[in-house]
Amino acid sequence: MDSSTATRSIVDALTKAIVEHRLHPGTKLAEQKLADHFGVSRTLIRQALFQLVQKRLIRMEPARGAFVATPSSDEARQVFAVRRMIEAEMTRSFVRSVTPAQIKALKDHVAEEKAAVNRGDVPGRTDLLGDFHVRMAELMGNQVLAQMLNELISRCALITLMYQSSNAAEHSAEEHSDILKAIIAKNENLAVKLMDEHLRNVEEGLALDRKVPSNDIAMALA
Amino acid sequence: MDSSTATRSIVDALTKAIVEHRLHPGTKLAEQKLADHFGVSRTLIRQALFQLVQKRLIRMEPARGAFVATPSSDEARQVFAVRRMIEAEMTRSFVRSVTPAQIKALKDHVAEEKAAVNRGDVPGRTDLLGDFHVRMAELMGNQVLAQMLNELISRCALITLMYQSSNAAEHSAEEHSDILKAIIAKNENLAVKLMDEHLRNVEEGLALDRKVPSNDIAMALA
DNA sequence: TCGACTGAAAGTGTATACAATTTTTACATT
DNA sequence: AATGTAAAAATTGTATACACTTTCAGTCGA
Repeated sequence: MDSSTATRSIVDALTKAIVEHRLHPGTKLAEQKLADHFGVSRTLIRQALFQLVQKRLIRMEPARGAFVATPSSDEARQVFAVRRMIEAEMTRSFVRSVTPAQIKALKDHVAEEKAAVNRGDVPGRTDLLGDFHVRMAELMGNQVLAQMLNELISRCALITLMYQSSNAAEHSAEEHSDILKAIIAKNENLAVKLMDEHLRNVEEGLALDRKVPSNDIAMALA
Repeated sequence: MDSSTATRSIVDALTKAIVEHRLHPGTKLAEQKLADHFGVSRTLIRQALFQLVQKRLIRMEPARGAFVATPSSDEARQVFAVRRMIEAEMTRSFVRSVTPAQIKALKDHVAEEKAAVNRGDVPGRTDLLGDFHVRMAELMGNQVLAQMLNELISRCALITLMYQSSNAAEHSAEEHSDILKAIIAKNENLAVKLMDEHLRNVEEGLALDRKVPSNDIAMALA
């Protein structure tokens, strides 16, 4: 059977479970249990786990097993700092070469976001809010950028779960809308500024100083 | 034995071999041969290969095995576009909070680069030239950024091997020196501009339009 | 009652076995 | 000589086996 496909689908399923908060930070991922669940041998599970380590979604401790990652507040700040660097310049570049078709695609996306917000679809909303940023990268035709952003945003999903305080994400759809307006107006500096502020707002909505309320005792005491 | 350590050292060794051009794009990486070479079973080799796929340094074809990656010119352009986005803003951020100790560290690094250039140490030079960028990220204390840049620069090593035409990398040490001067002068905009131009120069030193001279026939005809 | 020890159970780390696929080799046909 | 074909060899994909480590339960002794 296909080399990547089997392992890949396990990676995808676990990634989805972690990003969608069905697996919480610190949760032990026992290999045999996963193997039983997916109906494969530990070999494939192990290959998948190693890939998730590289995506920073889990950590593996020698002879102790795999655990859903518990990003530190330092790491969280660094991830957001990188996102600001990348996305500010991405926005600038986007405005410079934006086409009507791209604008339409983003408009549609923002409309979907608002629909999800209005119907109170929290998981759908979270997913769409992250996708807005990836979509921009994809629309620029830069797969490398899109892939990289996607990875960073996956990590943000974990970070959000660990440190969310006020639900500041409520305003995100609105902020996306504002960014889009600036893009349509081809107001490069405003769009960049709004994107930067948007990411700062998301970060500030987190309680990165607070001690984490974790179900992982080892980490809580570390 | 440690979970990651065995596999990790294989990943590192293979990464080094690819980045240092001892393994050329398109080269087949037969699992048993690697296993024999490293004195381990195919299990560990396989785990390592899957990680290298994620780092985009190799590709795996179903039932056909692993090959050193042969990045397309499109991918090359995308990698450089991302590097410009990240590193421009990194430079800006760096200038804003730079300390004397950081300046000294970069000065030392540039001195090493020049020494390598003068003594005609091509592999050492290549390594140091890439490290300059990673070092900046590390000096900022942002491990996430450093890790990401390191990955991008590894990919650039492959790209360089495939598409190098004029050896424009000759000027890189000089350009690093100029960037550093702007940083020391706390001339934020100049430093950012020089970094952007530096990356454009490196990219323009490549023949991204030229057909690739590959030993991988399948790819040459694709 | 508490803590330290001990052995069993569970879990990880690596190697090996085996089925399935691809590649190579040898040979027949034109 | 070139092309097509079939058997053999090599290689990949997955499962299983087994050694070693950690975890946990129960027991003993203070």
